[in-house]
Parts: sequence; structure tokens; C-alpha cells
Amino acid sequence: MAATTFETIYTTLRERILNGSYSIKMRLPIEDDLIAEFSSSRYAVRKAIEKLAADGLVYSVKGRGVVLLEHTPQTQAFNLDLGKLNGLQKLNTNRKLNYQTDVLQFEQVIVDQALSTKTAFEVGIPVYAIQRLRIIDDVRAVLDINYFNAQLTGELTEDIAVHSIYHHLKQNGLKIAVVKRMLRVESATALDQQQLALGENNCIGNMISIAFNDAGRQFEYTESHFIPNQFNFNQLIRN
Amino acid sequence: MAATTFETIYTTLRERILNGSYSIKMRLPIEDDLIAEFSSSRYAVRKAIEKLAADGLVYSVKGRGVVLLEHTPQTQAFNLDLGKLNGLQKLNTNRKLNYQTDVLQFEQVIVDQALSTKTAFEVGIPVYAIQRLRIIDDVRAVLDINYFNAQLTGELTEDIAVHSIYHHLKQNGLKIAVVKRMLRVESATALDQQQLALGENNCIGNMISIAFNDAGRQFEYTESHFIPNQFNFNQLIRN
DNA sequence: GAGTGGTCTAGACCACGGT
DNA sequence: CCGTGGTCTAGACCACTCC
Repeated sequence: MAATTFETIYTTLRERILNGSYSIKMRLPIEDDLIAEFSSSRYAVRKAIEKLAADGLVYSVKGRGVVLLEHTPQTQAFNLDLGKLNGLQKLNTNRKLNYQTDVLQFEQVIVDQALSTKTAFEVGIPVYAIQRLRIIDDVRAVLDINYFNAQLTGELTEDIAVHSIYHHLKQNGLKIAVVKRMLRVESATALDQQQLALGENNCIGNMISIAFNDAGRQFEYTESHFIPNQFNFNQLIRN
Repeated sequence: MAATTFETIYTTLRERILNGSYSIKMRLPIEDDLIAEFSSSRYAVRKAIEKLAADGLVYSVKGRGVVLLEHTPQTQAFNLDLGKLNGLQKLNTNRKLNYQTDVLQFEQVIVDQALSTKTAFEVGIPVYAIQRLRIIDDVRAVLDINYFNAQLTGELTEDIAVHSIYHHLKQNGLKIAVVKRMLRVESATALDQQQLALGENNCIGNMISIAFNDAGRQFEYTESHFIPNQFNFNQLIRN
């Protein structure tokens, strides 16, 4: 906890909102009151409110005030994991899950034209091509197909792939700045059918991610193929 | 175009980034230079940069500068429709699409316990229950299942449902403040199988949306069931 | 140590909502 | 009209990056 001024205000207000301290009036106190309460500047108060708005908890209306958005037990799920790095959120569970990873493929290849078209990596650069099966509670739930720009990640090993590549990259000083994602529903490929516990289903969810380091370079292209009925993907649209 | 100071700066910088004017150095000019160029305050410059960052175009690094994120023709699709209201983005097409709507169901019902659990609407209030089939270029692509809180939307008619309910609501002064979405891949129901052009596929994408007006009240619960291989869903995660 | 973005303050005026 | 959030200015100091 860095605990800048606005973070303190944000955390305090967030807790009050979730507690229901403000729920009767459906309004946040006006800015001047919050400035007085926290003995802070308007900047800090407004930044805290902006963060609450980004969380989907409040909405500011010019001339009126800051409105609380209704939230019920049912709609809590919409507020969770709004753009967390780890992406897929398991449905209906708070208990600890049992994870296992099978590395199906691990090799270094040179990007050709076809792979470049798909991944946006430049032709000729070396990348790691990795396929991993994620087994969650003994269910073959996710097939990860990764391509990492070897020049940006440094050396990777199969042992790292079994554990967490992201954890390794962070430890080696790679800063993950931004991840862009695209989600689709697709007909299952032969590989999906073979590897995943699809049951009667013949489609998959495909979460395509491209990740950028803090120099703005794309170091990863990943497709995560996942089975139906198990995962969630959240989004918040603000006007 | 309201054209506040920061919007002008934002638009100008955005155009330059997309033009490639800055691409060689992979950096934006430093804040002081932008302040000088636009004869504006630091506030306006920083707000413009923050908007570019929200678009996934740049990333600020304390002590270093504002970095441009790599973008190639392939990765353009990741930048489109980041949280647009209309949600589903049709894959691979810029041409004009031919839309048709069939209203399958249109009735007013009172929320019972089961519907309340699903929609988060209070038991006992009147809602419109609407089912519409969206036919895009003669393909039965999307099945919309809507529930609107009648107390918040005012009267709706089947004729409105054939056209655009959102358009009607906006015209009647309802301000759509926030939409929260959850996307899943699900096994197709009998209704989906019957109505949608699923072909061999036996799954659908389900985009569940809850929408709030500018008083913070949830006025809508909607499930959009859509066929595989046709739609995109974008997300940006920032560190 | 120099350069850069992040936080913070204290003010001002404007635009919108409601009375 | 008053109350409110949105925009904007001019400054200060801090934290981080890079040389």
C-alpha cells in the first residue's frame, strides 16, 4: 500500500460504499464535504472518485453530484476482476482450485510470413512457441497457445513453462505495461477436441491476448482456448 | 465536437500517432514540450495523454516519458470498439450490413422470485420481457432477451422493439450512464437451436448486460445469445 | 545529477441540474 | 437563482529512470 492521499480517500470511500454506509441517499457527499473531511485538495478527492467510477461503483453527473450505482448480491459478479491480468475468471466458486499444467509443446521457432500475419511479430525473429494444457480440478479446461518474442523475454525453459511464465518474466525485470484482449466463440479445432474436456460441446471460447512491455514493444501473442460454461469475462462501459 | 482544450490536444496527438508521425522514436514529446506547443496548462496535456492511454495507444512511465505502444495492421482490431455501447463487433467487415429484427416475444410481466434472482430486479415490479431475433445479412445471428424495468423506461411498444429501444429511450430523456457486461460461452439451449443459425455448432456466446441510468438505477437486464465465429469482444488491461 | 512523469495545492471560471 | 461537477491555470515537491 503506497497510501497516497487519493488512494486513502479511494479506499475509505470504497469501503463505505460496499458497507452500505451511503446506500440510503444513493449519493456520495459533495466534493467540498469530502475535501473538508479528508483535509485534502480537490485534486485528490476527484482522483479518488474517478477511480471509484472506473470500478463501476459510482457515476458523476455535472450539476447534480456523484451517484451510487445500485448493487445487489446478484450483480456483484459484474464488478469482479474488471480487467485483471489473469483474465479468465472461474464461475461460481470461491474455494481454492487445484491447478495442473501439461506442457504439450515447447520450442523455439523463427517467425515466417504465416505466423507473422497471425501474431504481428516481425518475420525472421526468434520466438518461443508453447502449448500448455491447464487442468483445473482434474478437468482439462484451458489450452494455452503462446508465442513469446525471445529477444524481449530472454531465455525460457520448459521448467518455467510448467510453472508461471509471467511470474518468471516479472522476476527478470520485464514490466508488463498493457494487455489487449479479444474474445471470440469459435468452432473447436481437432486439437481442441483432442485436448480439452469438451464433452458434447463442439465450440470453445478463444481469448486472444497481446501483451506489451513498458517500452511499448509487443512481447507476447497468446490464444487461450477454454471450454464452455466455466468462465467469465467482464467489461465496463462508461458514458 | 465540444472541443475543450484537452480534447483538441487529444485529437491532434491521436491523429499523429495513427499517422505514424511519432513512430520512429517510439515516444511522445515530453509534457513541457506539449504545454509549449499547445500553449496550455499541464492539466490539459496530462488529461489528453490519459485519454490516449485509455485507448491503448500510449503508456506513461514515470521518469522516462510517454511510450507509444506498437501497432500494426494486424493489431488494429484490438483497438476498435473498446467499450462501445453497442457491444458486439462484427468480425472482418467494413461494408454495410443488412439488419432485420423479428420480435418473438413482447409482454409485460411482474418480477417473481426466479426472475429476480436472474435479473436483480426487485420482486413485484413490472418489467417488459422481450425476445428479438437479429438477422444480419440474412443470417439469424443474435437472439436478444431483454428485461426492462417499466417504471424507469416508461411505456414501450412492439413497434419500438422492432426498431431501436435504446434510441427510443434516449429520445425520451433516459440517460444511459453505465453498462456492465459479462461474457460467457454456453451450451446452446433448445430455443437457441431453434432460432439461431448455429449450423453444426451447439454452443453460443452469451453477453449479459445490465444497464444503469444517471440516477444509478438498473433499468435493464439483457442476454444476447450470438452464434460462433462472427463476433468480437475487446478489452484493455492497464497496469 | 538532470530529466521526466506522478502527486498535490489553491485558486478561478464555466456548464449543467434543479428550484 | 444556487449548488454541483468539469475544465483550466500556475505553481510546488516527490519518485523514478537513465547517464
